[in-house]
Amino acid sequence: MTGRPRAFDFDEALERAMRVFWRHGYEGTALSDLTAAMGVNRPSLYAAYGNKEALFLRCLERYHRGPARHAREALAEPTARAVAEHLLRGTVEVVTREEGPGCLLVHGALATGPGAEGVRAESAARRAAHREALRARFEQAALAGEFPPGTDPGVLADHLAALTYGLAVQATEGAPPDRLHLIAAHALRGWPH
Amino acid sequence: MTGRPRAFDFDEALERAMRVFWRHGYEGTALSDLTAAMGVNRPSLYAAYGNKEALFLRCLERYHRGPARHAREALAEPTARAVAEHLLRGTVEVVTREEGPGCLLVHGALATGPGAEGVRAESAARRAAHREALRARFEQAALAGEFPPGTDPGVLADHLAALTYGLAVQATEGAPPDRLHLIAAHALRGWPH
DNA sequence: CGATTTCCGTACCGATCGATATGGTAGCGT
DNA sequence: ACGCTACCATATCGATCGGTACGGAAATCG
Repeated sequence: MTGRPRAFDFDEALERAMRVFWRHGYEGTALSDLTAAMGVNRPSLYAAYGNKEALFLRCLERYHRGPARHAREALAEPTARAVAEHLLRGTVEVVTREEGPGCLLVHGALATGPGAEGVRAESAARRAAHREALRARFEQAALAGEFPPGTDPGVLADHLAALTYGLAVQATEGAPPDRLHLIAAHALRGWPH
Repeated sequence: MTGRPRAFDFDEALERAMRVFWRHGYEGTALSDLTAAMGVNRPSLYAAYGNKEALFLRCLERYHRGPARHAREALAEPTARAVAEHLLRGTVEVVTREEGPGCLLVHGALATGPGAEGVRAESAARRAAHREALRARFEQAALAGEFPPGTDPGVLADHLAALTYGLAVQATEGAPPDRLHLIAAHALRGWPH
């Protein structure tokens, strides 16, 4: 029943796997890269996490609750403008980390071959889910009268999300945080009021 | 000296290769996918284009002069505002094509494994070069007094570029053109004046 | 027509891909 | 101390990766 316990830390190994995917994307990461970074042998990896795809999906979930936490927390800000500020500022912080520039949700599996349709679709679905949450939050703000008449909360959410994706793309090229912060600040200057 | 001529059209085969890369990215595309789509045998492909990496770089060049032509042409517009309009409108058109949603320059090689560093770097360099051209154009517009004082043309260019990248990302998820056009229109509403 | 040059098609190369079979053993419960 | 269980390590699986060697055929030249 209760045999030998595993010799590695499940969560810590998952964290390391996430960083490898974060750097090189799903298809750019080989299993040997993962085992080397995680300090886990191949059969142990399969026993603990399933397979490469399942491991990536677990990493997405971990990313969601870890580095991308700001995206959820931003929704709790009192005003739509504060939501946008929080989201943009947090995004810049995350995508310019030295360990892995960019956003796992954006470039982890943006365009893939036929063998990675699943992870691509799941990544896209998570991005869409966040945009939807953002839209709902702005819908609420619209009811509270925070926007001038004629403002579409859905468009606002899509626009803001597009901006965060663009920040992530530029971060992968090594754009420094202050430059991305300037973009974010400039975008906020055009916020509806 | 002059032997048997090749049995396929060089440019047309290149066009087809570009579309495959466009859909699946560099690492998501196998050589067998390319030969199948191009109607060219493997040795002929190597004889004509070099190798996979060289073929991709040729596709980038073709993309630059074909589908992404609007990005250059936009710079010729008389005002900065018209440049932005042209660029955004053209971007939406290109990234929502049915044959291959998204932008080859963005998701062709955004995050890669160690075997694709070259194509990743070249893609990033091309994006950066376009941003630089955009910055220079806005610099010129600033001298012409098109912006209110305190406006940084470089930030403006980065902001606009980030938006186009974000449009490309959302397009890969199947966002319809009209939705992206709404984002673009909304962004233009915040243009400095 | 013959000679030469280049291309096409098959078949194959070593390397690496993701995923496993197998045996030895460390650890827990009794 | 013993037996059972589950983990670790090596070695390997078939498939596919990008890239080529080689022989036969097609087209242009003299």
